[in-house]
Parts: sequence; C-alpha cells; structure tokens
Amino acid sequence: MESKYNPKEVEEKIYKMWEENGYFYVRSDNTKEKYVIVIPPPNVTGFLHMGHALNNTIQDILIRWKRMSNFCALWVPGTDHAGIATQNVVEKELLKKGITRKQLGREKFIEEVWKWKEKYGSRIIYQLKKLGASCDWTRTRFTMDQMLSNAVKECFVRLYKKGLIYKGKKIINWCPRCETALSDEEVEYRDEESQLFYIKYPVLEGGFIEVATTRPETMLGDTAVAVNPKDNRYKNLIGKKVKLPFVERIIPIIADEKVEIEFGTGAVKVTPAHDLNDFEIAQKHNLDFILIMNEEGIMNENAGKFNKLDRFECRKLIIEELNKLSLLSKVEPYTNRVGHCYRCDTVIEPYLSNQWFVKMKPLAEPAIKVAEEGKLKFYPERWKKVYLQWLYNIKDWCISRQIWWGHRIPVWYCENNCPPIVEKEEIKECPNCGSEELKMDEDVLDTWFSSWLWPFSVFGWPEKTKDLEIFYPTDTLVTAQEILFFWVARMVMAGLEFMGDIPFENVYIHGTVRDSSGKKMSKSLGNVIDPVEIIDKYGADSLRFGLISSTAFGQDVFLSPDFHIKGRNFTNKIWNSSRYILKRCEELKIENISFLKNRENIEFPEKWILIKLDEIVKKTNNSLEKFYFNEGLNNLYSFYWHDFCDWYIEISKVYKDVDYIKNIVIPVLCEVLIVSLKLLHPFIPFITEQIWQNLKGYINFDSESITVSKWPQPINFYDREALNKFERIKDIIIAIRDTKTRFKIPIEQNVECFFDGDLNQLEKDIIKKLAGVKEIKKLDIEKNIFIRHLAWGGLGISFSGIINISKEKEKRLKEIEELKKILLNIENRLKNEEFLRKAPFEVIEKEKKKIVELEEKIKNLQKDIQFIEKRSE
RNA sequence: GGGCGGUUAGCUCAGUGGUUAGAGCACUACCCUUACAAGGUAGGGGCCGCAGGUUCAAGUCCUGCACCGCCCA
Repeated sequence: MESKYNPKEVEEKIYKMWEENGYFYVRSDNTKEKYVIVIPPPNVTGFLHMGHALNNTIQDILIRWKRMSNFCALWVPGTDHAGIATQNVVEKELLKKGITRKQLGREKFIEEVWKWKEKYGSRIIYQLKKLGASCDWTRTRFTMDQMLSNAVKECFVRLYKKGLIYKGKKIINWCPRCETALSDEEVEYRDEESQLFYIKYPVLEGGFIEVATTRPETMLGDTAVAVNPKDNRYKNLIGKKVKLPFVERIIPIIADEKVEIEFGTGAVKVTPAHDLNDFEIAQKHNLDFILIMNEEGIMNENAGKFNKLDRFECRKLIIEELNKLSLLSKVEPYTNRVGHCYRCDTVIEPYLSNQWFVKMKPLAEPAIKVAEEGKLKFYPERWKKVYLQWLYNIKDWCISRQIWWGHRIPVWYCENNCPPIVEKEEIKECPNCGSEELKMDEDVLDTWFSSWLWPFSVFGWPEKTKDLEIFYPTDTLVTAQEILFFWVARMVMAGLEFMGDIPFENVYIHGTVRDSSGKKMSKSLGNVIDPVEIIDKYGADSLRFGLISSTAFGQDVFLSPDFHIKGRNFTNKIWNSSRYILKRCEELKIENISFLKNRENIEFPEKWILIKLDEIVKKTNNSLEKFYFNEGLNNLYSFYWHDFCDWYIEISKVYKDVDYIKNIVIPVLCEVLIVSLKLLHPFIPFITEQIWQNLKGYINFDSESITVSKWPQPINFYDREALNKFERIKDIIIAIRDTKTRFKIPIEQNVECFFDGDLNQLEKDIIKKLAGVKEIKKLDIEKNIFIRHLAWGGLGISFSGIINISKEKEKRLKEIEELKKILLNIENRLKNEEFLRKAPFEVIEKEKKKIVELEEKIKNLQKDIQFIEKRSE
C-alpha cells in the first residue's frame, strides 16, 4: 500500500467491481423487508452540479445503510426529458449548422432530439456513478420511455374522463422565446427597477382621464378604463367613453371594486388579453379581448402602426409618440416584480390563450389530509406548513406546452366539429360521425405531468406489475426545497389519486448549495464549484465527506472553495492507519483474524476502545435514523481520528508480549477498523471498500464486499473501571506533554518522571511511550523536579533548566480565578431552594460532584503555586 | 404585505433547556518520533446580533427590534 491514498486509481475500479457483482440489483421476489427510494430524476440534458451531488449523496447514504442493515434496498434511477430545456439545447445545436427547428419540421426535429439523447443523455448517469451512487441501474427509467409514456396517457385520459382536465381560454404565462405556455410555478419573479408611466386618455365628452402603467405598449389592447366605484375623483366619469390614442378605439370607463384607489392615479387601463387582473375584470363586464402580440412577442396587426415591432421596441416608441402628443404626463421610477421564464430567463408575457388545465382542488384535498394527519412526514417539519400553504391556495395547473419534445396530448379533433376524442391509443375514425379526417392536438404536456407519476410509473403503472405491487409506496424522498411544489406536492396528489396511497412516507428536504457568501451557485455568477472536477482531483469520497459534514439538518450549505480538504485529509488518515494495521498483521504473519469472543481478560486500553466503539455504533445509528447526517459523520470522524488513531493505535505500539499482541491487540485493532469502515461506508464508500479488499485474507469477513456486509449493532459493552483507568493515564500523559512543551523540552527527549500514585507496568509503559519518559519513579521532592498536582496525585518531571516563575504562577492564578467563578455559580445554584426542589435529582447530584472536583482542582493549583514559590526561593 | 430560515472563534459552520459553548480551516510554539507533514504535540482566540420575558436553569423556549437570505402574493 502506498503512503498516500490515491482515489483516482481506486474509485473507478471499485465501482466497476460493484456493478459486475450486481450488488445494487434488487430482485422482485426478494422476501426481505424493503426500503425504496426513487431518485429525483435529473434533466437528461444536465451536468452534475453541487445540488445533485448533495442530493444523491444523501440518498446513497440511506440506501447503503439500509442495504447493509439487511433490507431489500432499492434505489430507482432515471432521468426526465425536460421538454423545454432539451428542446432548447438541441435547437441551439442545430442552429450552429444553420438549421432552425421550423425548417426541419416536427418529425425530423424529434428524431434529432432522440439522437442527441442517445449521445449525451447518459452523461449525468455516468457522473452519478462517479459519485458512487448505488442505484439499481437495471431499472433506469426515462420519462419518455414507452412504459412511462403509457402512464402519462393513462393519467391524462383518466383525469379527463373524471372531468379533472379541461381545455380553456385563459390568461397564462407565455414565454415568447420558448414560444410556449408555462405553469405558474415555472415563472420566477424578480424585483426590477422600472418606470411607471402616467398616460392621459382623452375622454370623448371632453377632458382627460389619466392612467398609470409599467407596460405602456399594452394600451393598444385596452378595452376599458376602470376606476373604483368608491373613488370620488372619478364618480362623474363612470359610464363615459374614452378614445384610445393610436388605435382610435372608443372604450368605456367602468367601475370595479378590484381597482386600487391608491395605485397610480386610481384609474387603470384594462387590457383583458394581456393581464390576469384585467382578464377577470373583463369577464365580469363583458369587455372585448384583443391580442396585440403574436407568439414571439412581436406586435400584430391589432397594434396598428406598431405592427411587427418587438414588444420592448414598441414600448419605447409608444412613449416617444405619447410625448409628442403631450399625452404622457409623467414618468416615475418604480420597482415592480417581473416574471421570467425559469428556463431561458426571458420576460414572461401574460397572454390570453387556449390551453389544457388540471382542476387541482379535488386532487389537493386528500394531499392536504395526509400531511395534516401526519401520515406524510416532513424532515425538517417546517416544510409541512409550506406544503400545506401551497395546497390550500392551489390554482389550476396549465399542462399544455407549445413545443415538440414531450408527450403529445392524446386528444383528436374531428373535421366536423365533433366533441374532442380523448383516448390512449391512436384514433383513426371519429366515433361520433365516422369521419377519418382527424387531427391530433399539436401540443405536448408539461414535463412535470410525467414526473408527478414517477414513484409508480417507474414500476410499470398502469400495468399491475410485480414491482409495482411490492415497491410502492416507496419509503423516503430526498429532495430540495425548490421543487416542493413543482414535484413533491404533485406526486403526493398523483399517488393518492391513482394508487390510493401516498407515494412515500418521509420527505427529507435538504438545503440549497450556495457559495461562501450565500449566493446560489450559478454559471452566470461564475461562483460554481464543479463536483466532477473535485471528484477527478480529490476523489468522490472527499467530495461526499465535505458536503455531508458541512450540511446541517435541513439547512442551506455554504461551501468555501476548499470544503473538500477535510475529507481528503480524513481519507488519507484512514488509509494510513489501516496500512499500519495491515503491516502489523504481515509482520506477525497472522491471518484469518476473528474478533474477540471473550472480553474478560483484556487490558483496560482494549476495553476502553471497544467501549468507545460500541458507543459510536449507537450514535451513528441514532443520527441516521433522524437524518442527522452531518452529526453522524462528524462523530465518526472524531472517533476514528482522535480516539482510535491518536490514542488506541499509539497505545497498541506499547505491547511487547507477542502472544497478547497476536491474540488480543491485533484482533481489537482489526475489529475497531472493520466496524469503523462499515459505519463509514455509506458516507465514503470507495476508500472503505478498497481497504476491505486489501484486508481480505488477514481478516475473517462476513462478505466479499463491504457493500453487502452486515451493519454493526451495539452490544452494550461497558466497564466503568476501565474508563477511569484510561482517563487517569490520559491526564498524566497530557500533563507531561504540556509541561515539556512549556519548558521547551523536545517531546522526543525522554525525561525522568515521578508520580505518587500506583502505576502497573503496562501503565508505566504507556506513559513512557506516549509522553516520552525515560523512567517513572516514586515522587521524591528532594530531587530537582517540577511538580504538578493532578486529581490522581502529584506528578513530577525532572528538570534542570530555568523556569519562568512569574509566567507559571500567573497562568495558575488566572485558572484559579476562573474556576472560583464557576464554583461560586454552582454553590449559589445549590443554595437556591427552588433549584433543589425543581431540578431533577441527577442534575443536582452532578452539580454536587462538580463542586468537589472544582475544589480539588483549585487545591491542586494552589499546591502548584506553593511549590513554585518554594522552588524560587 | 404574509410566511420561513439565519445571525455562535479571524473564516466556514455544529450545538435535540441541564458540565466550564465545540469542530475544521487559519494562527502561535516545538517536532520529518518507522502508518500518516494530506502528519504529531501543546497552546492562544467567544458580552452566542441587540433589548426584554418565561424558567430553579436559556446559545437553546417566547416577544420585540436590527441586519442578511429565501418563499408566497
């Protein structure tokens, strides 16, 4: 084994070994208790980013832990077809060759997308493997697969026949760049510094009425001016007519309570085809709906002389012209929220359009119930409130998209205006009139309309498959807060609607990965840390360690550029410590080591580390049960590095009795190593597996690979006396080291020591080795020594140099002062009758014990000072 | 406007009412001691954002305020 751990050489090989042995593959006829996770499917166009890395590391930890705990642990992987994003990517590729989508035509274009998918669609899968994700790849799904497409059609038809899907003309969010409708969730709102324009509309009967707007170009589509009926300023104008500039349309001044008296002038222009509020007002007042733009955001013939102008060009020009006509009375700076397309960031246009919708209220009700009743659990729990809030105020979901890549809406229209035909299979003939002139709906469905079926479509629904029967419902969903509404809530609705049960019991929501200043990582900000680069340079284990150890339960993660260093150092530490243990086994030619069966006749250091090991098994289980991954990992880190390496391994070097070493020390070293590796395996799978493989032959293993080994269980091993003995030795060693450091005695220079308590030979040997001591004798103050008074007795170190008396005294005086303060606090606490009456017995006892300890510490420090003073005489 | 989260060491962060508030990095001093310098040993460094309150006991619970971030309208 090399002295430096090189993950590059190891990780790829190990992953291949796991796959070849089929460790992640789960048979449907497995009889073990099952534990199932479905992956949040990444975009097929995607690159692995830090969010994915965190999300999938967490899932991998859970699945590896459960797999080792003898569950039938299934993690279903896959990707989604990301309609708009993928179409955009392929369009861009084609444009490089000078071909537009429209030139190519629908069928040819779809072919191109599939070609692209075949070529690049497995990139993210490959990257997940690099991360170490232990998915059952034989079950990899894609939302455009035959099986999953079938589920989408089934779902659409069922909901349509139930009356929960309808087509309607409504104001929707339109992206003029993607040329499609978007759902409310797909619009990102941002505060933007813009301007509020005050425009004078001439009233036919004379004078003007002034309206305020941030989007003056929409005036071309105005079909009314509205005021609040309570607004005294305008009471006399209600019912009068306005002549709209430019298009010269005569429109009424109407009264509607929705108009805010305080906003702008109190009079608002009403553009029913380009604004949701105005649309609602228009429906109430029977106004006309006039679209003034085409689907690309270019003004149309209804815009009169502004026809063919881009919407923002048009805005500029309108302002200029209004100015010329003296109809622009003022312009104010104004901050408003502007909607942007979540895929391409283009400013969204509210747009009157004929689209398909899902009626959400009836679906939301059962999804609300399962959360309220606690059947569906959220970790951290606060997300339940956010989830419920969204469901309480749910609006209908616009599911049609005017793009080509996706599931085509299974609806056919007959030339004779018969009712639309909604069927799963292709329709050749109108069931109403028999006509063969049928046209299929041009639109495709929102990608999330396939994702919300994911927890059961991956198992073959609506077919009654074996997989579906045993793996649904799944157990835990691990996801980020950003898609709580997009995805999580909708999956719950779909699960309850189509399967009659929640799709998962636990929803663990982790935070967002941010840079160290708290900003989201994004390419445009240039603050991205690329996980693939970290894996290539430092290994997946370093990445996983860094991510998990710095992600507190449900909190956002702020990553500094060197967040992976702790993990790299730790893996190196694990590597070298096991290298040492292996070396010992080789030197002593021991093979087939088994763990100790009898722990009676072993020395206290062995007992101590085994007690600590049992403790860490308990702690790790506890942390994993609660989803406290960082706590679990950090405890393991501290145990492995500080308890095992710093103390036990060092002590293990002290023994000279070969039989004891062979029969006890080596088995203990191996047991602690193996159990630690197992506990660490879910977090850092590669190095733990590599070491497991290296130790084969030396140790009797319960399995070929650590991946499928048995998860450690606590055995409640405890021995108070051994712990006390260990603490005593530890204190003495630290005191000697500290004294040596203070007096500038090199740590490797062996000094003479004096101690007035009893020490057996082993204890003496340990102190000698770990503290650098030549000989330990009975305390003899006549010698030229420096004494410190410990709780366990006086400790002297032979010393002939010069002591900085005042410095030593000062340090101790300061310490005494601090201890006295604490002592006083505790004494007061113990004088407080209410404390004595109300505090639990154990707490009071603890406080009393503390008093004794503190008093002794103070006494010992005072003894130290007396000694120092005497020496300085 | 409503809601949620955060504010703890120089930096990044843990801390699930009950020891004298912790870790990693950085810093200081000494050390290449045969597993590991990606290491070892020892050390310095905190009005736990501010102001009240509840409690025998508050970094932890409650209220208000300030600042930072997010979500929804």
